[in-house]
Amino acid sequence: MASLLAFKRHDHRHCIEQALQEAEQLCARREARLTPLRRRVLELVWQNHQPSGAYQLLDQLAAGSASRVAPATVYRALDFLQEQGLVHRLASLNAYIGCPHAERHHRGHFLICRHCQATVEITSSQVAEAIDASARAAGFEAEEEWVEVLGVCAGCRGRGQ
Amino acid sequence: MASLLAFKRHDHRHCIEQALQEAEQLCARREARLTPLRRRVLELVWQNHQPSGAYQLLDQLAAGSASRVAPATVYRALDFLQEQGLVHRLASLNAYIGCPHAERHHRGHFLICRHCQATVEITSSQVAEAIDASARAAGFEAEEEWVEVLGVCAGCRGRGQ
DNA sequence: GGCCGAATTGCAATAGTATAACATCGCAAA
DNA sequence: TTTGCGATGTTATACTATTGCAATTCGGCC
Repeated sequence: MASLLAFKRHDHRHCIEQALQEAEQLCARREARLTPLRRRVLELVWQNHQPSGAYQLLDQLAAGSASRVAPATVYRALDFLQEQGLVHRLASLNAYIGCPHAERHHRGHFLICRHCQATVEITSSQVAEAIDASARAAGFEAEEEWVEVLGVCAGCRGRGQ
Repeated sequence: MASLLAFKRHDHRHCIEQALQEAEQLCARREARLTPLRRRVLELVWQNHQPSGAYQLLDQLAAGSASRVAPATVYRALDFLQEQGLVHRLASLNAYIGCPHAERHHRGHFLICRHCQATVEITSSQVAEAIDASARAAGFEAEEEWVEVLGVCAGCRGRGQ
């Protein structure tokens, strides 16, 4: 499972590069405008596999340039990125993380390590189907869903965490 | 499924009464103190099957008595109720809802209607198992999980929503 | 009953997260 | 050039939650 990279040592430059490249292609295809600001926010979100808070991104943006940016600016960029499926919001953490498969819109399911905060997005059809089945049984029409699992990743457990 | 009551017409007084009664028994067994304030907050949470925000509860508390209560007071009461499993927090809404089966600690999975806001807690072993299986496959040790599904309930769909 | 320690609540301040409303800028089509 | 529109700047504010310390209440114990 390539998506478990986040829990392992790896060359992260490759992750960033690939994410940005895919984002550009995807936005080009959709005629959506990946402006410098939005691109920069996406890059910051991808700086690692830990979810980033909006104000954390804000500080990092400010650190990079002379002029301070307002919260609304970052939130708007995040809104855009979420609409394009390039970023997911983790409700349990009030934080944002890059999506490794933005090309098709989908529901995000996450494993979040409470030690290293590394977060991976899982795509389990079983989870999705089990949820759909439960919803259907209740006569409920599911539209969006959040699945966030907090625990300890293999790496941290190995280190006795 | 009795738990789907929230999506149907029903005598809600019974829900409240039962929830409070169970809470008292459960706290008595555990020697946990269900103080008047905590009991009142629980009652407010159970006023309907819609999740309540902390500040909404705060206003309602204030409306009931002469003196205004501070946010921390409500949050502490909610913390206690969550520890006892009597209330769940819905991360996607920043809101709180009464738990209909507090006796055993468990992970909450929710269906939230985006029209009437009615929310039911589902207990699907399939969902839980699918999530556990995904986590195990990733070498991940799951501890807590949030599953929140936003959609339209049968009642609202029937009404053409 | 009176005292003690712990749990609970009161109270004030502040941190953290997110949005609203309106002005301005820059690009591209008419 | 003008106009329209999307993006960004700017300011203010709303909403959610926590911290720290003082005052009070509770329950157990002498």
